[in-house]
Amino acid sequence: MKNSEVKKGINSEIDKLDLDILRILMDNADTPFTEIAKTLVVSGGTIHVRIKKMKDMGLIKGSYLSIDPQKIGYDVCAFLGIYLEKGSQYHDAVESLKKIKEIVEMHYCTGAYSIFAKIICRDTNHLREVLNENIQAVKGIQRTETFISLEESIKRQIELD
Amino acid sequence: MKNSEVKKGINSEIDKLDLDILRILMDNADTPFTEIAKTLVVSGGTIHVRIKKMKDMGLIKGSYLSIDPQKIGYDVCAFLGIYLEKGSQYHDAVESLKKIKEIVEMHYCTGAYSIFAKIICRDTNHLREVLNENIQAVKGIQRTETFISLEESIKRQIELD
DNA sequence: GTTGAAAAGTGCTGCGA
DNA sequence: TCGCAGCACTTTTCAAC
Repeated sequence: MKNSEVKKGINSEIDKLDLDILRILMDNADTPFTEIAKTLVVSGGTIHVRIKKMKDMGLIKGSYLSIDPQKIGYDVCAFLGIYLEKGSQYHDAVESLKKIKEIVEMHYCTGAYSIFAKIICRDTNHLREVLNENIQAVKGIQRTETFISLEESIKRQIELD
Repeated sequence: MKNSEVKKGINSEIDKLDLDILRILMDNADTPFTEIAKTLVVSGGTIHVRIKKMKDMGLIKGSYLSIDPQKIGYDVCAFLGIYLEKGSQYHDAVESLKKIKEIVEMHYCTGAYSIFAKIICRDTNHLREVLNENIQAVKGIQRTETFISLEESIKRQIELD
């Protein structure tokens, strides 16, 4: 069976053309199909089929607008290392933390902290409010360590090979 | 001068309609203008003008495809707390770290670590390689602490008010 | 699976209110 | 400043290769 390699799993179905399309779209999701087609020297129909395939696979989750939070008054970005009293309180703590709008990213991690969160606030006062009133009030949270970002030196997507 | 409020600064030019448009587009950048227009009960032309304004202002930086890194074989996400020998080595270290493709986000922070980075790798072996061969080799880096993400419980955009 | 062209839908621009 | 209408462009579909 010669084509068994192609059918063995969902990952193997991604070929060079798919990755080329992804690379262009990750850079600018507004790129017209016709332009991608010209760049990669295939027809517009093919681009359409491939993108549909990747969407169906769940590889492409959607396209989102990138905005500048500072331009709408969100100036402070910080990372939070959160210590839980017991590891078993993780699920309850996560549910409570999800309700805090200022938290934009959260991970359950190995190492010193149980939970690692990224938070975006208007200013340092707003950050203090969220920390003292919202986060410290969550049941199971022992204490937190705050790392305020003074400069975002890198912000990019993963590079495909 | 009655309309002085409208002209006093770039931030003041954002009104409720702009924020409503942003909210819809941040959720799904592919939403057709006509659909936004229907939802917000204004004309398509108005949507066009407002979006152009926000792009010109730099509020909208672009639209990017959201992909699932696990589906293309990137399974490990980790955070790195990096200690520098001296704070003055920050700029040189950043330049070296920018060349490491696996680093997707990096911040200059207050607190215990000088630099905070987010890194995405294929597997734990790949992570070990990048840590030992690429990151530890950067001049000025004293040591690093690694927090491997076992679960990404929140990943969202900032909520507009 | 890929192509190319035709059909359907979306975005852009200028005139009128 | 907004809305409408026509034009240009993009996306989608489909028969044929």
